[in-house]
Amino acid sequence: MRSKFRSTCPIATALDIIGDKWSLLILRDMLTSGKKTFKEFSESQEGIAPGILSARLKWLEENELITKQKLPHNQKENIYLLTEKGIELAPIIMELIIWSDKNLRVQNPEMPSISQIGDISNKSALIAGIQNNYRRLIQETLGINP
Amino acid sequence: MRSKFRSTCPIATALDIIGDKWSLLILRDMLTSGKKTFKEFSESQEGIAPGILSARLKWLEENELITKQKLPHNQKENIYLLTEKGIELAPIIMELIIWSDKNLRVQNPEMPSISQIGDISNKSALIAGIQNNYRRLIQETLGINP
DNA sequence: TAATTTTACTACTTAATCGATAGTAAAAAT
DNA sequence: ATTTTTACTATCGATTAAGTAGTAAAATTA
Repeated sequence: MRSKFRSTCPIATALDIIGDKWSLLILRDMLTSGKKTFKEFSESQEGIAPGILSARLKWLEENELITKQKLPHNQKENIYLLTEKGIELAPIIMELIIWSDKNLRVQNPEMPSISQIGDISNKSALIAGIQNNYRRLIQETLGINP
Repeated sequence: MRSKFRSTCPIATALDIIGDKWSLLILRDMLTSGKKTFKEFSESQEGIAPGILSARLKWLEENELITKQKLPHNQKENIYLLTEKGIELAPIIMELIIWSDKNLRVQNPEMPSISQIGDISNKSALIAGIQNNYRRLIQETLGINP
């Protein structure tokens, strides 16, 4: 196949991987809510259709933003976890939240206050906290497992 | 009309406005290359179709990320300029560049080095510089004009 | 152990959006 | 006066998304 990238621009390249309507929301659910299963993603507020969710998870796995595996004591559930490459999307997600909070509340007034996420004045500490939190979740999910 | 937003999540809300395949690339061209006209956007590396460009510019204008106007001495060219709301997207664009540079170069090796953009170790200064640069461009375009 | 429920999908149909190209009208340049 | 430029619109086929139903295997419950 031809290159999947439109150009050599890093912004365009990033958008070719995560610039669709759903990918960043799935990654958001993983990073900020610890969601791990198909069912959990299906239940999120925006209502993604199963076919699209399925395609997106496959795409994200192919591009190594997430992994898919089963836990030893459950052969039914697939567990989706972020890779480091995926965890490093946290700053992008955070900047989207900040911009939205400041500029789109007029259009979407039901948006929850940004203070519920954490202390924005410490941006990099907040991002690092979310990332370390997620790394701990991975350990809990995979590490201490009979 | 019903709300144009899928949910009250700030991330989803941001993506409902700028989460398509092209908007951020148009905004990139404005912010980092000073592009201002339909023709200039048409000529960019990724090759956006005129119908889509037209629709996107209309959408971005409706959502007040850009303005559209004619200069007194040229009744033909439309001049598109970022609003403050649009200029404030700079941090998101910067984080996309940083993530892409670090994580997607393996897949798209032709990507230019990030050092060409500026000194990343001074992230917020770099962003502020780009933004102030753009504000100066607006002044040059509109202010000192016979 | 058998029946029910849960999970992770696939399949299908319809609707919306995208993409490529051609064409047009008005302004500007020659 | 003619040509070129600019900013589009129109059209049509291709791709993607949305919504719903259905299925197979695993897990749970009776």
